Amino acid sequence: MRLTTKGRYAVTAMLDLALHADRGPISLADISKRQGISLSYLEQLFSRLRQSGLVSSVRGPGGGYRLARTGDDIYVAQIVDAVNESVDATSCGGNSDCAGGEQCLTHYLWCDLSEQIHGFLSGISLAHLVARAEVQEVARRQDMREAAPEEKVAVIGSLQ
Amino acid sequence: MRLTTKGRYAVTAMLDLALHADRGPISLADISKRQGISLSYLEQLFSRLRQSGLVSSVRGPGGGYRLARTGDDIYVAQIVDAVNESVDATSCGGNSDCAGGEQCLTHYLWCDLSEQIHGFLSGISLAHLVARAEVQEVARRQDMREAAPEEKVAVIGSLQ
DNA sequence: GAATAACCAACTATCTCAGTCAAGTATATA
DNA sequence: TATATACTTGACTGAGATAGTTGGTTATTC
Repeated sequence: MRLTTKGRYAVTAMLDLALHADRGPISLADISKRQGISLSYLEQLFSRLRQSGLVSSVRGPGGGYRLARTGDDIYVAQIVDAVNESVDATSCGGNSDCAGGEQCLTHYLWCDLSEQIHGFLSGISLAHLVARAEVQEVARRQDMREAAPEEKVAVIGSLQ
Repeated sequence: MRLTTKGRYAVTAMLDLALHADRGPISLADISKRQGISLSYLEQLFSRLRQSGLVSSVRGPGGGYRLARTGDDIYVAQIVDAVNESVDATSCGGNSDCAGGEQCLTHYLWCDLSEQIHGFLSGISLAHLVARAEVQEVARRQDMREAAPEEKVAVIGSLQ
């Protein structure tokens, strides 16, 4: 089972897209600035997200990425699946050949857990996240900081 | 969040202990043979399991490890916690300083997920696993294979 | 005192993540 | 058409963790 910064970054970036959907295509440079994720790393992630049909791209000046579907039709599990290989908790990938061609003792336990996690993440759409008050709060703060570059410097300075 | 072979090995080994609790202390060499886990690696894992008070050890010939409590008082979550640092899915460890001193957009999502996983694994005890028909089936096969034909008589004799 | 098995501490090999760098290619606008 | 913008691709790197190895030392039993 794999659930690391990679999947977190992907979900965060997708949520950023959903929050700014009304602005037209969003460049990765914008997301990079707002969310503090390396631009080149975002490029790698979005390559996979595009291959999975979760986003579509617009090239040229003013271009960027947008969600391929509406936010209520994109689920967190799909995003994590797109950048990681899977959210499978078993070592055998469900093939039951964990221990020398046979099932290991705890095979069914990890199968159940995988189902549990996948079920949870499959029930949460981007629209759900966008609707959450805490998310809107954080997003407002980020947009604020983006709009006023001088204040951003001041904020960073005050953190040190 | 971290859930890898390390945690799987630990749970498998603990379940092996629970299954053979009636034989007295179980040596790591036995577990290594039955479950196909490196002996030296098991030593590392059991060092942590012992520090966490999940198992007790008996040194010398005929020695080994046994569960420190009964199987219905040891939960999978405790085992995973003992060998990994945590089953926390957030990057900040709940400190809300994920994105430059502030909460990242998806902070609450990962908090919820952590709670979900921990809740699931906290509800499953070793006794639950031992009771499962599939587990007993696999365990029976492993015990059969463990004893070479000549040794089977001795094993059966030692059980009486 | 020999055999057994827990305990301990380095050490290594491999893998993945996270990020960088340096090329490209496509396209809208001037 | 020229050019700036922005996406695309692939190779590369460092850090850190996993998984496993080696070589011991203690403690206990026969």
